[in-house]
Amino acid sequence: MQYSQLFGKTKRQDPKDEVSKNAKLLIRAGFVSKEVSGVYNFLPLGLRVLNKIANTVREEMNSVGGQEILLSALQNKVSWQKTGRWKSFDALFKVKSQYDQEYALGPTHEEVLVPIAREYVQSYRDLPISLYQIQTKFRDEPRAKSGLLRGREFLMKDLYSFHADEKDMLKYYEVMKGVYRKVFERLGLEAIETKAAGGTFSEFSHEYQVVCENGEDEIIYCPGGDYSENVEIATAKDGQPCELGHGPLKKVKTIEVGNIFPLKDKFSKAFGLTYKDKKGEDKFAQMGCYGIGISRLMGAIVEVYNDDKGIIWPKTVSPFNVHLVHIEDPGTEPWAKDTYEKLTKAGIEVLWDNREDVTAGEKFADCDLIGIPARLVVSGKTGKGKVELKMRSEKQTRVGSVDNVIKSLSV
RNA sequence: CGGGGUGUAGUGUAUCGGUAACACGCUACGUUCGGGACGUAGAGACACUGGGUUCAAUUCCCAGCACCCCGACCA
Repeated sequence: MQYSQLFGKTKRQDPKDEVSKNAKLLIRAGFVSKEVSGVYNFLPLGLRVLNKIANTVREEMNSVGGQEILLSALQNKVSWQKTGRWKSFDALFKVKSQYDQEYALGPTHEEVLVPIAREYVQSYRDLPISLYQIQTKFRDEPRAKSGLLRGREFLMKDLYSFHADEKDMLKYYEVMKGVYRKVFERLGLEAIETKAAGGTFSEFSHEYQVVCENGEDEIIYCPGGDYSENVEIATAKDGQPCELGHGPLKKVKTIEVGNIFPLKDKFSKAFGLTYKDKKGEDKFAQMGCYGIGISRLMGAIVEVYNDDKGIIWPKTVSPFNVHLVHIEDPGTEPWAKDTYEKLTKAGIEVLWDNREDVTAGEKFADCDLIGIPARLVVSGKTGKGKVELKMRSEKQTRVGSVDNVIKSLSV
């Protein structure tokens, strides 16, 4: 991709209507644009990041038998009345059509999926099932804030599992725990698996919390890794020694990037989702649901990985693998083009800053702001066939042949 | 939903009871080219919307809307 053709450009100043780091940086760097409070548009750079996060999550969901579907955003009011949530779900967006028909804009999808499951599940042979989607969700938040961290419209992965009995559901729940750990690890985040309230569904749930001082949640956890609870339910106290001798427990602010719930039979009962067991008796299916905030993750990653110059994307979610800068010097133009083509042929995603009449300093500043992990410079200084490599997270630079750089980047 | 604040070129700001200035960005030409260069010449604003006060309102007052902050809320 040539930077000169990329839609969206960097801004020098912070937007005046944003306070959170993630919103400021993402807007300044040209990843997103605010539509209304709590709603953001994703520009080419932003969408690339969003897709990388989504694809990582998708791969992991597929790896444990998840089948991808896409459910409706506009939803049947009657289903929401059946579960009582038309009234009780505070953040439910309700829309009325010009023909006076009322709909819910989906904040979650039990009300849509369970009736579908009822249509296709009749026997214990039809279970278990694991279905997920990556889709835009709507929540009528009383107050949106913190950029992508808490919006009214956001992208989320929600997976729902259906099982013959609670034991099987809990077994899968443990499988999902492992997958969640893997997802966040792949995205470069340290997410602490935290015990939390079960809400109206059950006695407990688990949240995946990323430590961040700008977060809205608060947890108490053991740095040794054997304990973590949301302060809402925590019985332990800050500074209290860990039972296994890991030292004092810590109370920290966090961003919740995922959560998993054992739903049991709450929704199965509401919609009459039953199956015949081996004895021919009707049983309610047991359910679990598992969410990951895709767009929120993008915000969380920026909150965690940045410095005074801009964003520092982890490799796995960066919009491009390398940011190629050409510093104009008579006779060097072909070198830049050759480098770009060579990299592209090697399967490396390159953002090539080919702008003319832009000083090196400005190009470097944009590299830092946009935050692609590797920066390559081609100039009279580097010489033909050579490039200077600098990692966004490091200070030092080194010059090498394009081939060698390709090798080191591919590792 | 309570409390507070803000609304002026694409962006960030200034100004003033007499219809708006600066910086960045943008256009053209020239000089530059390794950490946000420089010169010259330009384009770009119904000052959020609607009322009111006034000879005169972007400025003062009221209402609405939008956005921001604190709190409440967050299955």
